[in-house]
Amino acid sequence: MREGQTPARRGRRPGRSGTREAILRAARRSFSERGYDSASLREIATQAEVDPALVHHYFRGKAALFQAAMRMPDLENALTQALQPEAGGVPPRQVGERIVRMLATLWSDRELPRTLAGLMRSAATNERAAAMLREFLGQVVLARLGRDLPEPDRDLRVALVGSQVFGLLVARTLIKIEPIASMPVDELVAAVGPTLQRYLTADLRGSAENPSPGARETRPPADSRAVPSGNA
Amino acid sequence: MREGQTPARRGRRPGRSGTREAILRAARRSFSERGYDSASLREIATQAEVDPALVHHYFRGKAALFQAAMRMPDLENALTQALQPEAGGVPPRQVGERIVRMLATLWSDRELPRTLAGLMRSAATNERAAAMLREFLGQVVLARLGRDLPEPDRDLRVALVGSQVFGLLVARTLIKIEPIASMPVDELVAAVGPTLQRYLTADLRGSAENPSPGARETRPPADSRAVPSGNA
DNA sequence: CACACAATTCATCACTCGGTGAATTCCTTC
DNA sequence: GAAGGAATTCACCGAGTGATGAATTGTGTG
Repeated sequence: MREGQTPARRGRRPGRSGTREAILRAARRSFSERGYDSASLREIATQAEVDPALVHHYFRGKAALFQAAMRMPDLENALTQALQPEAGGVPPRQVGERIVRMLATLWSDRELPRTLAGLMRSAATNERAAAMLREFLGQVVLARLGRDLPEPDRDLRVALVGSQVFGLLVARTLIKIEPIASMPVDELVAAVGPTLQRYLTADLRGSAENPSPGARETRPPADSRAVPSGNA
Repeated sequence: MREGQTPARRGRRPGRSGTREAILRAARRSFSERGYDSASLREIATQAEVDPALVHHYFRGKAALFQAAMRMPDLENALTQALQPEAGGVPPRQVGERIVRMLATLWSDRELPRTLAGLMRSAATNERAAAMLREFLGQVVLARLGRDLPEPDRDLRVALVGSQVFGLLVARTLIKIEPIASMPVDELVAAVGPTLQRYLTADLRGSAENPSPGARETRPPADSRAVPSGNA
């Protein structure tokens, strides 16, 4: 708290100051709360108790700071470890449950959800952030999750898992929709695990709720009247 | 195209000009592409081929313009109609499929997805927009969808459906994750419909992938080692 | 025709933003 | 202990933001 009384003498201050890390922390927080475009370097500098010009001194600008703040080797490592298939190598039966449990536990951590939320909030507005998020999902998740999946629909399976996980994350940590937000992990696992399991291993082209194969070529005929199919 | 040659004489121009509607259209587009905070009144005015001050003349300011542009009685009506249960009143067997199909068809419309995308993009950054989205989801969707559901876990069911639908919408229209983004509606329905169906009607507390009841109290024992359960 | 009012444009205001360059102070190394 | 470089602060710049108020020109009503 250098504000107020002492008028902040210029020049280097004695001792190690950890300014760079302070900036990174403040940046992660600000980006995660406001998204890339709305976060401001000045406010980040203020929260880090640092002069705004220092942000430009340590990082080259806003874009570089964002990239530096949103690198998440920890999350990658955790994901890698948790998504590692059992020693056998064949996709086990409880992948779905394991994913939900792992994620729910992971994002009760301190820093990881921030970086993830920063990516997500920023991706809503900023195209480069969206590209970063896409790449993260593709490279890290798809690569590690999808390699043992059956070839047809492999990308689709991973994308579906991604969509459900994304929605869950938003509901639980960003928007805080209430039954989901404060729900014990075990119940979440029981509720959502089977969904992911089905996305990963079941037949995704079969008819909807008859798990029995055979009645598959039959299109549901007259139900399309609930859907306005014409438009302007 | 009033820019360029004629230096845009001041004062009222003859005839009906439809300025208000032009501003609304431009606003919807801008908000849906950039989100509330990043959209600028000046750019909206430019796209509407109109003086920036006119935006303040017709609407009182940015917030009011946003609200005016994001009101979507059409979407509400479509949702209401499509979520209306069959004449009987009992939850039908194919609600899940119907929801996905309706949404996929709805957002191939022209204006509705814009307003919805505008709400979502803005909700990522702006708290008031988030409140609007929450309220819309709660009032319109939850109220109409949840009233025939079994009482225990009713909110949970609706919230789960919301999370999956939200993730799907983001993946398909905002972030454009690829297998999902350009997928025919029928395949989407087949892939995601059963998920929603299960969220709405199945037993959400049962064990994961054994749909057979009975082996439910059995905790999967040694699998929790894949999950770091302790944290700081 | 005259008058109130709506529609439009212009010239600003007060702010905030990201970014730059020089000046000052301290640490490190010779 | 002098020199070089790293860390910090200050004073700016140009651009863009939402917003305001006055001036100008048309429409509609009596």
